[in-house]
Amino acid sequence: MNLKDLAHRLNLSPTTVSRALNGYPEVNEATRERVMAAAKEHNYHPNSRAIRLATGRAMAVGHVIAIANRHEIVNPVFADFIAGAGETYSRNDYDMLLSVVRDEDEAQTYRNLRVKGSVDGVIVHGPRENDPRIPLLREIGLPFVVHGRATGATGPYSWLDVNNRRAIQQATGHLLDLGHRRIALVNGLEFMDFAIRRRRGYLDALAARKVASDAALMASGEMTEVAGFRAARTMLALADPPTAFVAASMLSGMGVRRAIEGAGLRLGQDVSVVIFDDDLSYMKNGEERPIFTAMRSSVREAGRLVAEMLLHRIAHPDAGPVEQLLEAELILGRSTGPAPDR
Amino acid sequence: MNLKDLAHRLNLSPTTVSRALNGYPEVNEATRERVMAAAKEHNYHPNSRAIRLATGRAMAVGHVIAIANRHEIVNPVFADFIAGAGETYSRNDYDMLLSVVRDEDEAQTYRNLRVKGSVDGVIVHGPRENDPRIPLLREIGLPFVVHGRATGATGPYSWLDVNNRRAIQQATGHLLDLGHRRIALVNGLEFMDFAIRRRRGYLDALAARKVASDAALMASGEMTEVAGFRAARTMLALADPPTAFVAASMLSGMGVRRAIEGAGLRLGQDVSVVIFDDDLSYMKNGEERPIFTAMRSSVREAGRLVAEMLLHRIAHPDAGPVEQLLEAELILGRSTGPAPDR
DNA sequence: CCGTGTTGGACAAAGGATTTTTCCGGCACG
DNA sequence: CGTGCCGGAAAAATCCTTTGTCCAACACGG
Repeated sequence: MNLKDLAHRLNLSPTTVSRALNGYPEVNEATRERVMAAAKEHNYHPNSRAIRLATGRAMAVGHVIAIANRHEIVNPVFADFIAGAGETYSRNDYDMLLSVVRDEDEAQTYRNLRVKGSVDGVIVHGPRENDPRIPLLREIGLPFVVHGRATGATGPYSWLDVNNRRAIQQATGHLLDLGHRRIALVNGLEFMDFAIRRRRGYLDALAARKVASDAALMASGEMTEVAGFRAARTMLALADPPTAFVAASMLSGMGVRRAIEGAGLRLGQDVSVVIFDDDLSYMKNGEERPIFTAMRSSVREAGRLVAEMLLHRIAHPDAGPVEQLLEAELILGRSTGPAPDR
Repeated sequence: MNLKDLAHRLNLSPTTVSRALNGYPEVNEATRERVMAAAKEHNYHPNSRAIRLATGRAMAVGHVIAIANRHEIVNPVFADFIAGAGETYSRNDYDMLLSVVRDEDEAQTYRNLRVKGSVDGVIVHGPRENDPRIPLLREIGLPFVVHGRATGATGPYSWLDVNNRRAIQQATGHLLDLGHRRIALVNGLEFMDFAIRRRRGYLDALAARKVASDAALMASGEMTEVAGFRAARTMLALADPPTAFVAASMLSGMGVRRAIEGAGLRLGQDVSVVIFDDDLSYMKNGEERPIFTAMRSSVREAGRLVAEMLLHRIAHPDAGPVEQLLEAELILGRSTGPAPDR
């Protein structure tokens, strides 16, 4: 059942039917209703491929996931972010196109998306320092919004980010308020922009209280349980071990907790932990009372918002870049307490 | 740069250029080479929208993610599965279309995908008992492959599944071999097909050794850390507590571990744990020596394989349904040991 | 009664490829 | 030398919708 058939059935031209369905003014209201009714009755759906060809719009948004090799980590926040973005797309009748590519193919993938007109815009995931995707997308003229920011990027671009610096500054400050002075940072990989900002927030907080930083208390690595465990185990074995940790994620935090308990220490009493909590649906930080004291910001909500920003950009290509900074919220849990006496 | 331009530049007709590029026999080999060279030189890419319109193929595969409400869990294996499937699609020049919809809209989503011709086939995620999607997709004639199986489904359909029953049977058997008799099952939600099969495997193993099952040792719930923790804590508080656990996932297992250690018991000595390990990239089960003894099966590899099965089905619509059963592998880690003396 | 303005709707082109049909020149064969 | 066949390439139809242009009919004012 296509437009022509439907028009034929109604003794109208395809033009009129198309206009009637798409709300153009130059069609009689009575005719429009007749068309609408027939369309519903015959379960008519315009062929999206043809619409795309005719309008030049793809009605689709691309998400490119670059993977360095078969075994590299897929970002654990990815599923929730996508779920959030997907809700926005569904509501707006956009499709989400996901491309999983090796990272050496990433640039070519963006170019192809553009050239073939598969998408109207893209979301940039996991920006790094001086991320090359930003100039690339600008050059090829594909609308985009970055989830995060890219330190070192020149010129304006649209982004939505959590205030990572402030969040970790606040987390560290909270521990300082509790009397902790040996505070460790178990950070993500520090070529990732968010991790750079978090370290900065951590150092800011220490500096503000004139607490010296110690390279031995700063770890940077993948945000896995094992990596968190190892980093914390090493630090706890120091001559002057930390009494508190700031951990980059729920998983890192769980690793840190294991190291603490493995060393015979009690979480929240002997050693405190604050995590950054992306509020992942499958990794809830407890329920009634959170396990971890945390700086929380829902990555799913971020997905919804970023997608909305992109759709807005697509609809208004000439509007300037938009920026949005979300604040993480301090959640008090059972993993923090006053610094132990020495 | 489109076909017409290219043909014009070459002083050929669009027909000939199209044929040359698509390897049709009725074009002179010299002409073909000339065309190929020009296409490469001018960076010609056929417009996929036009191809799709002309051929009727979408060159895309759909993944529909149904979510009951805003806060429902997004399956944590999702990201890795998608990464695996995405690799296959990239290799075969297929697109992946992701739809995130409320579950009451799921059926309509599949119908729309079909009617509008957005995709050539779909992957069915997380099948449940008597899953309605199987008859639905069969009815609307959209090729599909199920990741998992659906107990109660009538008639043949294509699927790829891990042998969940055998895996958990083996896990339970391993614990029985170690002398455990009070073995608990911390299962996923038992309207999910995989969880049904796992319970069956668990019961099979007990029955085979004539060990009575105990409803108090069987929990079923979401596969989160917190849920695992609670289930295990409750069981460990029983008058006759378990000396071993079979946990449905890495996260559940981490919750169980926390409950064990929280009860002052030692993992792998006082209480043993075997988990089912989907080998998620961000949740590696240790490295040199696994933290948990586990039944392992890579969900990412499953994604690759399922996608291949679907593309094959799309290419050969008349071939019968295909079934593939993967076996999980027993990985010995530090979380299991002989049953303690009583 | 005629010119003008509005309305409702039809016609045709455009969008970019594929596929079918048609055409033409050259060669082989009788 | 005429006919038939075939390879190579062009032309046209097809896929389905949107959209700019145009037309016919009608109402209305002068």
